[in-house]
Amino acid sequence: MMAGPTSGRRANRRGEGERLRGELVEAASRLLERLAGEEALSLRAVTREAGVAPQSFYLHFPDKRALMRAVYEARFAELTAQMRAALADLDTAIVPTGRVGAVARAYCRFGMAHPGQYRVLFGTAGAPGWDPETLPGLTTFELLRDEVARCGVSDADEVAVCLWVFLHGLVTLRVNRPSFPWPHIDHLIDRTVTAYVGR
Amino acid sequence: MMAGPTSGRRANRRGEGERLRGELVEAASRLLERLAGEEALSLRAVTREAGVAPQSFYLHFPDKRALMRAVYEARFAELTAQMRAALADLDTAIVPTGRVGAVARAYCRFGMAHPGQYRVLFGTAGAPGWDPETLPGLTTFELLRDEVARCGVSDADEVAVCLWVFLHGLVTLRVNRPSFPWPHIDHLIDRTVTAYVGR
DNA sequence: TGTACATCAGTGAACGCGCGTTCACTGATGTAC
DNA sequence: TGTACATCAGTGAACGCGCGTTCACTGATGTAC
Repeated sequence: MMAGPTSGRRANRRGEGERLRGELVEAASRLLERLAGEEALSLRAVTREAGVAPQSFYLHFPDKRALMRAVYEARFAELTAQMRAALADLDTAIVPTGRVGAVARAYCRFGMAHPGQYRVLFGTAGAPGWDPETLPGLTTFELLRDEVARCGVSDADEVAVCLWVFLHGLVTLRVNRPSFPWPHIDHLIDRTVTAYVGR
Repeated sequence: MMAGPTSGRRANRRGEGERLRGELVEAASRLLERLAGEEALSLRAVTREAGVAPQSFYLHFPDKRALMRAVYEARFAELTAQMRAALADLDTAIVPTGRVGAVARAYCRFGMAHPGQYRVLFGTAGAPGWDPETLPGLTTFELLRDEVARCGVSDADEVAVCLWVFLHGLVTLRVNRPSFPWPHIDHLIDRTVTAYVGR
C-alpha cells in the first residue's frame, strides 16, 4: 500500500503542468479508438487511462464538455492535415479529378481507421459554436470544395456537398454494417467522383 | 399518498398483459424522437414514460438489449412500409428513375422526421443477428436495389449501394450539422439519382 | 550559502444521482367444485 | 349460487455500480532575503 501523491504518478515539474492537459486529450482519443461504437467515454475512464486521479481533470478543464471540445479540435486538425498531406503527395501533373479522388480517399481512410474519433467529429450534433466552420483554417468541406472547383464544374459548392454527404455515409455505414457485402471502397469513391464531376 | 398497485397505473385485465410490451416499445420510440441525439435512452426512462414501475419491464423482456431489438424491428417495419407506400402512390406510367427518386425521398423523409429512431436503425453497429438482412421480407436496401434494377443499369447492386450510402449520409449529416448552408434536400437527391442512373 | 515561504501539481475521501437488476410481495380476476 | 383457490399483472424496497463533481489536503519545487 502506497500513500501520498506518488501513488498514481509523479507530478510534472513546476511549469509543466500543462502537459497533463494534452495527455488527457490523447487518453480520450485512445479510448475513442478502443471503444469505437460505444458512447461510454466517461471522465473517470479518461483519467484512469491517463493514470491520474479523477479530480486532476479539473486542473485543466472546467467540465466534461470542454474536454470533448478539445478532443474534437485536435482530431479535426489531424483529419485536415491528412487530407492536405494526401494532396501534397500528388504528382503536380495530375488532373483535377484525380486530386478530388485523392482527398476523398484520405477522408475515408481517416474515418475508417478511427471510427470512434470520426463519430465525435461528424456523428454527433455539434453544439453551438462547435461546427467546423468556427475552426481556424480551412475546413474539411472547404478542402473538398476547392478541389471540386478546380475541375471546372458549374456549381462546385453543390457538387462538393453531394460528395461530402457520400463520403460521410460511406464511412459510417461501412463501420456500422460490417456484415453487408461491401464492394471495394476506393472503387465506390472513384465511381462517385466520376458520376458527379466527370473524368 | 397512495399505496398499492394502483399508484402507478391500473393493471391490464387478465390475458391482456401483452399490451404493456407494445406500450414499452412505443414509449421507447417516443423518447427516441424527443431525445434525438442523446444516447440516454435508459430502461428507467422508458418505464417512466410508460407510467409503470421499472421492474415491470422484466415481465416482457429479459433485458435492455431485447427492448432495443424490439424497437429496432418495429421502426424498421415502419420505414419499409413508408417506402413501399411511396411507390404504391405513384402513377403507374412513371419512368423507372422516377420510382428510384420516390423511394429515395421516402427514405430521407423518414430519417429526417425521426432522427433518434433512424439512429437506432442505422446509426449504431448492429449486433450479430441484428442486421436488416435477418428481418423478414424485403429490406430497405433491397427495395432500393429493385427499383434501380428496373432502370436497366448494368450493375444495379453497386449503384444501389452508392445511393444508399448517399441517402444515409444525407440524413445523418443534415441532422448533425443543422447550421451548414444546406441546399434543398430533394434537389440533392434528384441530382444524385440522375448522376448514377441517368434521367 | 542557508532557510522560510509561496506556489504548483496533484491526491484522499466523499457527496448525491440515475442506472440495471433482483426478491418478495399485493390485489384483482377468473375457475373448479 | 357461493366460495376457496390458482393465476395473472404489476409494485415496494433495496442492491451495488460508475458517474460527475467538490472540498480540504500534501509533497515537491522554486524564490526572496
